[in-house]
Amino acid sequence: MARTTRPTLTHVAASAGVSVSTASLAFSGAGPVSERTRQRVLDAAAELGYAGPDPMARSLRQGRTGIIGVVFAERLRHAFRDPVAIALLDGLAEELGPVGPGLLVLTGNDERAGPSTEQLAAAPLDAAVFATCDLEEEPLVEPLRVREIPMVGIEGPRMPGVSLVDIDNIGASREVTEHILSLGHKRIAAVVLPWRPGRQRGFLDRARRDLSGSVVFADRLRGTEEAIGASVHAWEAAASTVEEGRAAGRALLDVDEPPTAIVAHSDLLAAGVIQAAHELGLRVPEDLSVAGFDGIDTPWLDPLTLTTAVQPMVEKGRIAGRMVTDLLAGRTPEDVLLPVHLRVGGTTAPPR
Amino acid sequence: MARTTRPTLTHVAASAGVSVSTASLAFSGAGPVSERTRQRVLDAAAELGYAGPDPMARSLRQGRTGIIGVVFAERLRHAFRDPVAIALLDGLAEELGPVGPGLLVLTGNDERAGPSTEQLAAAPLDAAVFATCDLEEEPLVEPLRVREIPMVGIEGPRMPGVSLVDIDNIGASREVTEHILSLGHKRIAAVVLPWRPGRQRGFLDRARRDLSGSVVFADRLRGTEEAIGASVHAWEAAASTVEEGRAAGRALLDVDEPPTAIVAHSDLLAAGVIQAAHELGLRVPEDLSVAGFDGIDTPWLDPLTLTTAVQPMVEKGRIAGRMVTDLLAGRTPEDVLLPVHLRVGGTTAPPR
DNA sequence: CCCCTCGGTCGAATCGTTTCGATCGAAACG
DNA sequence: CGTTTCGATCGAAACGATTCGACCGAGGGG
Repeated sequence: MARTTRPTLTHVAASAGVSVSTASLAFSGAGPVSERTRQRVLDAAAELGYAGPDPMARSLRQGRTGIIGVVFAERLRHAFRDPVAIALLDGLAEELGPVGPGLLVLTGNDERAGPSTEQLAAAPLDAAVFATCDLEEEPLVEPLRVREIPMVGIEGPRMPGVSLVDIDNIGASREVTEHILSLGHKRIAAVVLPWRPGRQRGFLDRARRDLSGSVVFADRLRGTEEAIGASVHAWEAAASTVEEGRAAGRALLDVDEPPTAIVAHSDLLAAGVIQAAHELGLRVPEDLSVAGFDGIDTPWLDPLTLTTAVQPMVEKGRIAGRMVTDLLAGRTPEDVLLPVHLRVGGTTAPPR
Repeated sequence: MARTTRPTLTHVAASAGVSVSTASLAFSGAGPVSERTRQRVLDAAAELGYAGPDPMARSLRQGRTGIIGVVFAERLRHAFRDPVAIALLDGLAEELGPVGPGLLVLTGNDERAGPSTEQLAAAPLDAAVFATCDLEEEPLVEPLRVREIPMVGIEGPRMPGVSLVDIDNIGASREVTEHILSLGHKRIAAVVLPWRPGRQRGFLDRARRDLSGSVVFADRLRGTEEAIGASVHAWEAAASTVEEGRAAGRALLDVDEPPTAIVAHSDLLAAGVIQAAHELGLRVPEDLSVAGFDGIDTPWLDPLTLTTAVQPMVEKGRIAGRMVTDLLAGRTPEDVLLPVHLRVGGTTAPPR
């Protein structure tokens, strides 16, 4: 009587005295089954210790796993340090949660590489969301395209076969910079996001600029420069973190004639800049105006509120989730461009 | 010639003029195949646009998916705000990355609930890691146990069938408190982690204490009280965040005779307490000593270094990963207790 | 010169479901 | 009372691979 192997639907059906197909229906509820039969099946299952239909077998038959992959082109530790990425995931989880088992996080192990092509080719996904912005350089899209797996990109370049959730990086960045300009600032510097490929820290010179960077990062710089009408003195951060912002702040501020305003292309960078300013004895916003980008919570800056471009981070995830749902239902969602709005906080003021 | 459906191994084999079994071997490399044949198969595959063996079919046959589930009993947004959880995930990913497709994050959608039982029953996992500490209250273990899925718990209570990676919460917490005592402090207060169930904010009174809280949280409190030799004046935070720490700090410090030292049971809480102290015009460590727990990076406290109990966060994940590997290989790993060491920083000093 | 071995290849069984079409009895209808 | 209809149930065919044992020839050892 004792079976060493786990019970299957066949065993349950036999024990309940019904056919496998009926037993299956009893579990899935996808067909007409009399209450009595259903109960017999469930009882038999309980008695045998049957845990319900095997997910793998079910997947094979149905052709889907319910798993949505989220691709990061960074090591997990770095990707998850970014509040924007977390918010995105949260929105995604919120939208997709009830649907399937969950989110499969696909990251690289390397400091800056994403998951391997083999990993992507072998992952049991129904759809994938590219959370990183450097879509075009990624050879990661190809294996999924071959498998005909629906893909959604976040703030990436437009690519055939990849639905896009985008935000108006150029416009928002321009708006922030215009705000700074309208306050009367003349000496403005920028802290830009890491310029792919090969994140490094340092002044963004001509040569570096000419490398094709990531769309997002390039767009934010472009917005700033469009507002100024000229190229801006910029420092490139190696990552979007407070520490990097601090290093940037030090480099930009600890000079003879420091800027009176710094436009940082992320809130974390801005926070670092403010910290550096404080360390150098500069007051914000009296001696230095600082603006950020993203609109994350910055309780540690309290009582200061950061002037920044607020993007709908969680909403981005939700919309991506809805796109995934649409794609899986066979519909073709249109690309979405989400609005970003300027929030004037207490970190910007007219120059003295 | 045009096929509307995606090619399968059968098509590839036919096109290459070999049997399916041989084609399979050519892909998996698990058997002797002549170089010539292998090449023919790969060529045929390329020509047909065959993306490699279907993950679901492969899973069904092999009985495993390569997916490791990570269970959080919280909404993703909250779970991922905790640097300790991120570090754990990072260590896990590092250890398991090369093995399989990735980590399946299983969270609830509710503010404080984990994934549903059905979700767990239907997830195609090879093994699961419980990242939350409240293992015992979770009905989540059961569905996985029935499915005979190997489980690893982090800092949870000892449970049959669940391998454990633990840290010495009691000892470490005692050590931190002893350090405070050795500096000569008499008026000591604590900020404890949320006391399950029903996270709320407020003084930890008798009634609340008597509820069986989570092991970790209880252990850290116990360590503190063992050192003091009496029950401690404690504030319960609703979450392990800077904001909550700040609220706690306000409540504990904005009174007639405030404590001269506060032991916070997480670094984030400690950071909040320090912030609250500053807001109240208290200097750290001159007017108030503050200690934390965890040993996360706190660049924003710079130049202050937090006095804290440093736990090997990433290592915890790595070890959990190794345990998973062992379990999948049929070995039965022993439970692990990782050391935690006191790091004396600049936030603690003798009382004035 | 024969037998054994071994690399390379193949057929067929199997993994555990879901699902389609057929069947069967009973109720409903004319 | 015969025919339709419909709900409940069942058999059998997928789903797309892996894997085990068998087979076949060539090369090596006796």
